[in-house]
Amino acid sequence: MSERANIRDVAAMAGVAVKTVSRVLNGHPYVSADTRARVEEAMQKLDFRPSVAARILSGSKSNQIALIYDNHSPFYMFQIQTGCWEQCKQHNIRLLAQPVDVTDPTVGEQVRGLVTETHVDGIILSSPVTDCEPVLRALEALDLPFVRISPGTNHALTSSVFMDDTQAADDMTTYLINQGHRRIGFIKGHQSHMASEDRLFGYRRALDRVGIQFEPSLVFEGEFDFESGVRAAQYLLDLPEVPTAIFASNDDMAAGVLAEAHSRGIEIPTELSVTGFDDTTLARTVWPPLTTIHQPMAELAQTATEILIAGNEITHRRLPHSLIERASVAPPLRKTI
Amino acid sequence: MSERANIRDVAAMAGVAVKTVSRVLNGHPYVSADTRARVEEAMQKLDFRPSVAARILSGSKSNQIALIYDNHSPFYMFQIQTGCWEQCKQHNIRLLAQPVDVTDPTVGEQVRGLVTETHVDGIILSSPVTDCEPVLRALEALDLPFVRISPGTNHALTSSVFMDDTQAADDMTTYLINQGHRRIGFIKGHQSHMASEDRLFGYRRALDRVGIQFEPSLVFEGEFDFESGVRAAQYLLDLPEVPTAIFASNDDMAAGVLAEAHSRGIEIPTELSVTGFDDTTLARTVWPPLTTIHQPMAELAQTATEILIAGNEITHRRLPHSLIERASVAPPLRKTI
DNA sequence: ACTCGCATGTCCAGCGCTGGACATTTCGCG
DNA sequence: CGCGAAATGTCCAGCGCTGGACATGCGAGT
Repeated sequence: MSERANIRDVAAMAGVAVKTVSRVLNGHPYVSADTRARVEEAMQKLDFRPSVAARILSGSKSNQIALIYDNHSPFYMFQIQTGCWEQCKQHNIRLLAQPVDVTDPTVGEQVRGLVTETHVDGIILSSPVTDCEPVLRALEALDLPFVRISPGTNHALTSSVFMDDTQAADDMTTYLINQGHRRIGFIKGHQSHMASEDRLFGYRRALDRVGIQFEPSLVFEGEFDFESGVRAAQYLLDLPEVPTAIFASNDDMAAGVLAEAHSRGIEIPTELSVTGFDDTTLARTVWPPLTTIHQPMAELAQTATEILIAGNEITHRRLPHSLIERASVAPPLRKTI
Repeated sequence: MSERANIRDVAAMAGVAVKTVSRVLNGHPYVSADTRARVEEAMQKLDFRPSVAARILSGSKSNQIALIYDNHSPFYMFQIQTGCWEQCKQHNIRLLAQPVDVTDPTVGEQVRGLVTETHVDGIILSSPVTDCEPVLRALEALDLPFVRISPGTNHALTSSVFMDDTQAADDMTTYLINQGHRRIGFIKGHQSHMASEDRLFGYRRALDRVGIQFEPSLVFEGEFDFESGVRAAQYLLDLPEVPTAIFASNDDMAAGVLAEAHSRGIEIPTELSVTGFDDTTLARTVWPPLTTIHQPMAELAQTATEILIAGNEITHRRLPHSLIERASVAPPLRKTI
């Protein structure tokens, strides 16, 4: 009873040829609705599961795709994985989540290995693997379709989904300015993330628009993690003329700012406004809850997966972001400048 | 040049029989060190990657294991995945991370499907799937080795790794008592997590030991998430006689307590002590950083993977926990009782 | 009645590897 | 020197499925 059902068993039960079952399995045309139903019923009854291995070996699609990532933010990865997973589930395709280390000189080899070993049909690259040259080259050499989530560089030959980081940072900066802030600290992200530059650019653009002079000393280069947020806050709050608001380019760093401010007895948001970026669950978990940019990570992942599965032409899709007002921003106490 | 190398190619280059290459691949005895070296060199040069599919199909091991999870805490899953992954990498085996929904009536089927489709050699169950009857039954029917991470129920027929939740909760409670607290609120976790009961039991045991009367009204049943922590805090802080300390049985709920306290202007830890459980990165990210129990999640996952890969006899391994003192606990202001 | 196009069946090779059965050679050691 | 174990080879079937080539039956359109 526990013997795994065969395609032959299914054929027998449905009273059709093995070939027909195969046709049903692969969504061939030229199968009548009636036959298809009978076959599907038999598959159901026998709890038949086509062996992925056999299908791969016999040269068809593997019905597997891989998600390659290297990101140490649990939140980010969780959302991305979940987004991909949901889409895969609907299409009945299997997802292999594969962590890699972009700084490892053998990444390219690793990816090639993954592909040749598992015969995945396509690949989703999440940032920052999206801009990892060795991986990109390996994938191109293998001639495998892939789509990139939030790539930094543009690449006409490959699909991608992304949000407008520059505009989002601009929005946030403008929001802060509208609240009355003129002196706004900015915590930049790590260089390996191309988005870091875009966000900085958005910040500058918003400043320029209203004629606020950009001041390099107000920018601190962080690494997207909590600790660098703390360091950034230490730096910015020790400035001779301290900013009235700090715009961290992700939530983790904003949390670091919050922590440092707390430990100095600085009250948020009355004495200092803080904003994040990403809208990870962290933004709701810290105190006060962060005003931040909602980056639609799950949707990005879902869309990427859709595009990959549809697998037709190269697609580039921009998804909308939004500014989430919570409680970490208030007008400045003392007007600076 | 980009043609995938064959086992035949390797054999040819190494000047041996295909069978010998296969022997090397499968770690057979009766292969001289010299031959093995030659074969390995050839594999290297040709960048040969044995097709997982072919190996599975030909009836050998698949060199794949699956990690099955259903846990909405990104931190937890990230750590578990990372732990498994590292171990797998060392043994050169592939990890399939598979989310499921334990409340779905078809979980059993889903798992059976996963196994028969992918031919994984073994399975790692992370909490709460560890105690999901349908999954357990399916796995037993399939006669597949599996190991459980932090199972709630005991199961002599299956391997497991775990920590002593009761002792840990006891430790934490005792610590709080030693700081002078007598009236300690406890936020219980969700029932589906068996560990919830253990932690509650540890809390009671510590209370009993020093002769503090257990008070059911000081226990709030949460759901392991931030929001339920907030609700718990609202409840506990509205009690006629408010506790001087709140022990949340995970960090997310502790963060909720922190948030609620902040919004009421209650100062932590001077006016209220708060402790968490798990030592997720969240514990370091909130303010003040949480005194919590370090649950060795990555190690648990690693150990589980090791056991599964070694795959010999049934093993049960307890890993040590530790109490991490940070800044969310202080002696109570006013002695209660 | 005669095509078509659809729906299905038959037959067979082959994906890349392993396992079993067995043969052969080499080598150390008593 | 002879024997058994170690080291390798040969040969072949088969895992479960798909794809191609081709045959056939059947109903609809002209």
